[in-house]
Amino acid sequence: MVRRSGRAPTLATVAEEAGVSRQTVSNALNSPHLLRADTLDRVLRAIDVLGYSPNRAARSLRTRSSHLIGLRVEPVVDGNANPLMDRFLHSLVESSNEVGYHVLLFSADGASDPLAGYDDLLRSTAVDAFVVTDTYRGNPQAGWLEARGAPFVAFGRPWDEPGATHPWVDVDGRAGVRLAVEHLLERGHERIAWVGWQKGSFIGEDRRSGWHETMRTHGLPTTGLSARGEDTLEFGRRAARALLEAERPTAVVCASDTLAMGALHALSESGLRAGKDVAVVGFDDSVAAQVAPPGLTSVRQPLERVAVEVVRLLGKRLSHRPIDDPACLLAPTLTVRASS
Amino acid sequence: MVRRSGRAPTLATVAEEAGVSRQTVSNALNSPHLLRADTLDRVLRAIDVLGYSPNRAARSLRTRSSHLIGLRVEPVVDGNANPLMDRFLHSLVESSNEVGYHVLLFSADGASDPLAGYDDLLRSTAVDAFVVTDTYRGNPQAGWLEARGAPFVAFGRPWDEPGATHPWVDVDGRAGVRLAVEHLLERGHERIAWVGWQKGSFIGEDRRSGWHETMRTHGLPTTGLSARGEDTLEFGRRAARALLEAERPTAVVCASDTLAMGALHALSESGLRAGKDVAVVGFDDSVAAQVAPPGLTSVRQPLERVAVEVVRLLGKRLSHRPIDDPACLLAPTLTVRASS
DNA sequence: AGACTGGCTTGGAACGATCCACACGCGGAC
DNA sequence: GTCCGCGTGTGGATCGTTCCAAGCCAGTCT
Repeated sequence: MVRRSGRAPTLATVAEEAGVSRQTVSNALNSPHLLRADTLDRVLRAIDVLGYSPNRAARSLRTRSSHLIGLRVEPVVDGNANPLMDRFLHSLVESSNEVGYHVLLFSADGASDPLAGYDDLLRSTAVDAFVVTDTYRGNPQAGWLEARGAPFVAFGRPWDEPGATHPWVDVDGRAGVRLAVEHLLERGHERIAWVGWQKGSFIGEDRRSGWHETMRTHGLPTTGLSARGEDTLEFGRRAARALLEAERPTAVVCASDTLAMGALHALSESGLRAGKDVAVVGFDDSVAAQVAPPGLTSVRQPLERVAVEVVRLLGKRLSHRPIDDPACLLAPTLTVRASS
Repeated sequence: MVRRSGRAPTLATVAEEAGVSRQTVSNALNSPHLLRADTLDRVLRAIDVLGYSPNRAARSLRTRSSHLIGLRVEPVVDGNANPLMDRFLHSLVESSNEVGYHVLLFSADGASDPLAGYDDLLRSTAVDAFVVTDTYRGNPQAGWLEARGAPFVAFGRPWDEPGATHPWVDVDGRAGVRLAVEHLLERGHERIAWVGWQKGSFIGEDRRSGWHETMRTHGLPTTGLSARGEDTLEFGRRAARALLEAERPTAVVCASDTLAMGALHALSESGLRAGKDVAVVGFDDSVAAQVAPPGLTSVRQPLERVAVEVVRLLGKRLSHRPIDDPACLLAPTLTVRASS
């Protein structure tokens, strides 16, 4: 691989080097089966000698496709990273690279407008498709993109729009909590409490239903054993303490690791040992769950698989292949640690 | 803003709508000062009416610049996210969007080759510049890119190549630890131990020197008070326990939050209360530091500012403006919590 | 032998923007 | 009245790729 002149080699350079026409070189790259073996070989060698790579802008311009997938990163909330999104993003980048796509990140610069960025990238044909990640808070992205005919796949169910027909991938939170509750049942727990989020959060209600249903299926009580509030350490602590004093549960299942960490605080304040006196299970398998003493059992979302499925659906959508089942619900797993 | 036909409007469409030539429209966008006020106004109105955005591929092709910044995401280690990188990435996306750039992510698909991806994106003129984030492990990216004349800015010092002249931004780990130690000194601690990484890690030695220097400056002992090992919870726990038994330090400063969490484990196993009996300080201000009981004091890297500086340097580099000082070392802050 | 087929290759046009050189109109100076 | 200069606006060429229609050649069938 050697560079000749100051300027990067083009199709024409390669064609000259190989003694063929430009189109032949193009075919060697895009439809190699059209070439005779020896010609193909000669062209590939020339490509290698010159160190040629097709110019993406030119290709984009002609084919009207950038091989770029747009993903909007949401504003950081109070200085904290979103480790979930990070795991997802990594896997998304890898999966899409494998099929020849790259991920383009953009931000909601304009602040107020929830469509900020999408429109511009779409009109300037900068990306071929989007991955939409925040479908739950009543965001109009999905509907807007769909109306506009823009290809996209959502990570997250269209909770408030049951009529939506776009492809999506999501994690079955209910199944995850069921897993957690069944794990506790196996360990002999019967008084299992729930600490979750306020009503109105679709995801929160979904997770809670996993607890509620499983308890009822096993004929166990739920009344008085449920607390709801905001997703903070402090609420988790207060809720867990109140539950412990009033209802004496032997286990607490939480809608998030944050709440679960709060519950751990509450336990240690009451002189109770997590995992020995009272079991605690969280949700998301965050780093905190791994390193906080004594180690928090937690529901782990299969974000790597989510990304793979997202890319699979995107591929189908972009190649206009039929999408057999646009909905894909993945089951989480349970990572058991000392807290249960 | 209305769309007319099935196809997206082009410069020519806008020109026709406004009754001017294509170049005039182009000037309206790129050099508005060349137009008479009324003409400019007419063109802008036509742009708005048609909902026109310049085609990025065409612009890219002509100007030989994509307005894209490449960033390679490193493989995920044992299923964990890298929250630091996530914070940095968010801020990088925002900062670069503000100056009209987008971030393109790619992965090291080929695995072994440390230059995988860089070369391809560069040759295909897919990105204008790179942000390199892993300069410490003796990675050849920086040198290779520099030799190749490719614009890039590094997040991280060229530790092992003092002769490097490329622009970089980094966080002053030593100053961060100094901050931590001085904070402990103020609280009256004198026997302050260090739990860090093995020799050979530049970053590790840098952070450690912050402890060592500050202790010596204040005439305090360091012998026997330093432990080194791998960056795991378990090592942190073992090291802290050994130190506590042998040397009775009243405070422990750690090279990472992971180690610090291990130290917290060790304390609770020995029946000691973090922050009351023994103070613990971590590094990185991870989510774990915030939520783990009782709350871990930690050194916080100013990743948001790092990103801003990276973009600033990139901007200079790409506009061929002189870079007055290619090196930028930022000071961390200390987030104080109950563990100290 | 001539027509026809199929595999491979060819030059020209197109994608949509920017760069370049020139044309135009207008006012002021000689 | 002519010429120049300045501020604006114009058509044509260009970036590097892919699409298109047609060309070429060898081999086969009639």
